Amino acid sequence: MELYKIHPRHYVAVDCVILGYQDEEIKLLLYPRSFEPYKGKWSLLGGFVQDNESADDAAARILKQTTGLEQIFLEQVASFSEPNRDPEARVISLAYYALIRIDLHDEERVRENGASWISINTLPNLIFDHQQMFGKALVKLQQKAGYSLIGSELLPEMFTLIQLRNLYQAIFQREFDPGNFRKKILSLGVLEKLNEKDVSESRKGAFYYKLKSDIGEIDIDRIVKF
Amino acid sequence: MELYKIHPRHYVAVDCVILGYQDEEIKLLLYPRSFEPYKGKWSLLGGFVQDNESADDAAARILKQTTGLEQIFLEQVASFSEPNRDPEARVISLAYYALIRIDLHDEERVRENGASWISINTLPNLIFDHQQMFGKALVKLQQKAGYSLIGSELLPEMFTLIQLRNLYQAIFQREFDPGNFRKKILSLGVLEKLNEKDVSESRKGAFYYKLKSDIGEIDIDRIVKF
DNA sequence: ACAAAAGTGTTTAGATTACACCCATGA
DNA sequence: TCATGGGTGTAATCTAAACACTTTTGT
Repeated sequence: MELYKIHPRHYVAVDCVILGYQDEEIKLLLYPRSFEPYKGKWSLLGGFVQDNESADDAAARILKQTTGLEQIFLEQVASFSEPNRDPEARVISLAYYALIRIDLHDEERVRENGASWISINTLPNLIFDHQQMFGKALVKLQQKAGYSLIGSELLPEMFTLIQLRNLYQAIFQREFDPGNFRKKILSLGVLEKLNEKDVSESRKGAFYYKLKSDIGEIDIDRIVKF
Repeated sequence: MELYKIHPRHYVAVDCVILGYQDEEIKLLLYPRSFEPYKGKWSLLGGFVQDNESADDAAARILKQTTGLEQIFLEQVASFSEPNRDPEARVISLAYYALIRIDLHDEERVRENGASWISINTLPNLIFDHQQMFGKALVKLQQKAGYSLIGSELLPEMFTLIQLRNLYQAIFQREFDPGNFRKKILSLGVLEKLNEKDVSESRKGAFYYKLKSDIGEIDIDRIVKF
């Protein structure tokens, strides 16, 4: 279009902060960059936005390519557009974050990419502004966890309240009082107690819970003050 | 760069949700689009990201061009990238929102653009996805107002607690109890009472307050539950 | 003195926190 | 039976909300 032609066009990328939960830690999927510059350095999973897709589509595509998973939680974090953020060319990047269940992902694909799950407590340096992307994604995750009950995204269908508390402790990097956490969560009325117990952690065993199926978008009181 | 060359490049625009406060209403700066398609329809203020600037820079540039103001609050809202959102060409837009003091802006420039301040209570239809941009910006504004004290951005340096309450009522579209609002705000300890009174609204007059200057980024408790 | 807006105080209800205590079970 | 984590109860504290009351001042 004539009026637009005087303006430059730019490469537009998406970079995905893919988060999972394993061994009581939040983990981030990273892979070693396969080309120069910064070849071998750790990078988020990313790709370019094509002509026929939205950035949301592109992020979902990359997520599928690298983990085999579809229909998972995926949300914008922020855009990054410093002219020289990528030394090779001007690339404007839209950061996304995704919450996936590590137990469901396609390990084969992850291996193919040389990617690995790295605890956010021991992150290496990342290329470009990927560190900032992760930082903002973590804040978003905390906000989401504070306003809605994160569980199905990162835990199996069935989980104990202790597992849920451990997840929240990993997300907020702090302790929660066991009794108070349990009461708070149950008072939300979104969990259904099952008859089955997890006996792997104690003699007594802890009852499993699952999200009530009749609840769509959970719109609840805040869980965590911050 | 060879590796990137196989990917398409896109026009990248920024669109600014410029908000101000006047006559106890939040107002949005809109202008009638000056070219087809949708010529004459209401649009946010926008422009294209150039080669030598970040999107943040571009948003600040547009804000300066259209209001004459610099160094004002400006934050990302979200990106909009549906392939056909602009029927003329593929344009990926990064939405920003700005809070400005209407009393300080350059009315001359605004007139030149044919722009006007329109109350968010009586918004017309906007082109493309600009309505969504506004909606998300309003949510961001409410969040910001809930966690920090909005005042200096939208009100003059000196303001009464009644004016501040009216501002909050406009932002949240609901009433606040005068006594409770005042106590809550004062308990934050970020306002300084001045000796001057606003006598235009009552016989008794209401004391002016201003933000304490020694407070940088205000990091306070939540003001409003939502 | 009184109307009207500014500002203060009081009471209640609910939420958060810390922490003591009871329960169920396998070894 | 006892050690261990799972689970419940309770008192103290803090916050939000509703609303009655007092203050100030021009007319």
